[in-house]
Amino acid sequence: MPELPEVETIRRGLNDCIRGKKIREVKVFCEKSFIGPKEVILGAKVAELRRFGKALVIDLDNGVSLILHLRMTGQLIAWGFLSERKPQRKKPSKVSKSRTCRDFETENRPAFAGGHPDDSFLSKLPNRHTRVEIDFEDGKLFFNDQRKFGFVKPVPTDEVLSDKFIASLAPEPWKMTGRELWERLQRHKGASIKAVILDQKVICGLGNIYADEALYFAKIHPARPAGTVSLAEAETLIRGAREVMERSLESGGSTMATYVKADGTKGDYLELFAEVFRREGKECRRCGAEIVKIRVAGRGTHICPVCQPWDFSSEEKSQRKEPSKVSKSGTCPDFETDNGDIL
DNA sequence: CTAGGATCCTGTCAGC
DNA sequence: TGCTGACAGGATCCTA
Repeated sequence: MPELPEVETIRRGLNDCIRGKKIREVKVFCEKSFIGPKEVILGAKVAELRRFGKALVIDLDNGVSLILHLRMTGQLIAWGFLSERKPQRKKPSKVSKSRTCRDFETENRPAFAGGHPDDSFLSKLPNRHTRVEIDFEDGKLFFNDQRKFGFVKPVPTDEVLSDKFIASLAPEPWKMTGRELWERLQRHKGASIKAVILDQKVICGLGNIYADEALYFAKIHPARPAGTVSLAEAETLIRGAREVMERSLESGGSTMATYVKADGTKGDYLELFAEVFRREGKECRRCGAEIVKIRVAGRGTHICPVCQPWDFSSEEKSQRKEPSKVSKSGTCPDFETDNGDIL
């Protein structure tokens, strides 16, 4: 779930908590989740936080970096950090020994939770999904991951760019023109457009949510062979990808702030921007037709069947079978990502 | 080379 | 209530 906007939100949020902080202890609860020796990060301070697509990189001041990937169910929760900027208003409550992210927030100590939204944002930690805990001088960082697909991996900082995954990433939508995307699509003419834009080596940053949203924006049926997408459609698709991700970024992606509403009730960050994702059975906000869920590229896929007709102009069409139903901006924010992409 | 499916792992939910 | 199978927002590996 954590896609590019979520990881970028996490990068910014963690920056306020752990930058400049010294690592005291590392607890690995699941061997699979921490790839490499944990000793190499002990005593080091956090120098910089970078993001490459959906991967987060924490650079330390001892020549080591942590490459982090949240995959499907990863989350990062930081709390307990003392801030130089904002002095504490209240004294920490000493009643409960293990406190939650919210407790720290109300004490005005920087706390941050982002990634797969679930009740870990509100619960005591470590919990049964905590895979790695990094203790700093004055706070803790928890890496939670229900399905254990994500990982934390220490590597020499000068080898980050040559890491197999990071080196293979295509440019992000802000760095790619519609024509460039269209040219890349030609190398995967036969595959469904959705499968192709999910491929991080073709375009970087889109996951299942934003792929559906961007295709809806561009009014392209996700199962259409990539080779049938016109240059004009590819240009709209790129614009759509930028817009849906920027909109999510503005709302903070899947963070505690979007999961927990002001009144303390739980929310769903998708409702802040999703037009089709998990809206099956509901009305299309453009035309009023019913959003349906289908299966494309082995993934649950949401479309408006009227806005995104299967009917497209191509001779290849006849060779393809329409997939069956499963069930019923452009303006650039003023910041730069670490690989030089202007968002 | 491409395209599609299985796979890693755990939890939840629908259906019986 | 308990069981079973399908599915979940990612990416890689294997096969044809």
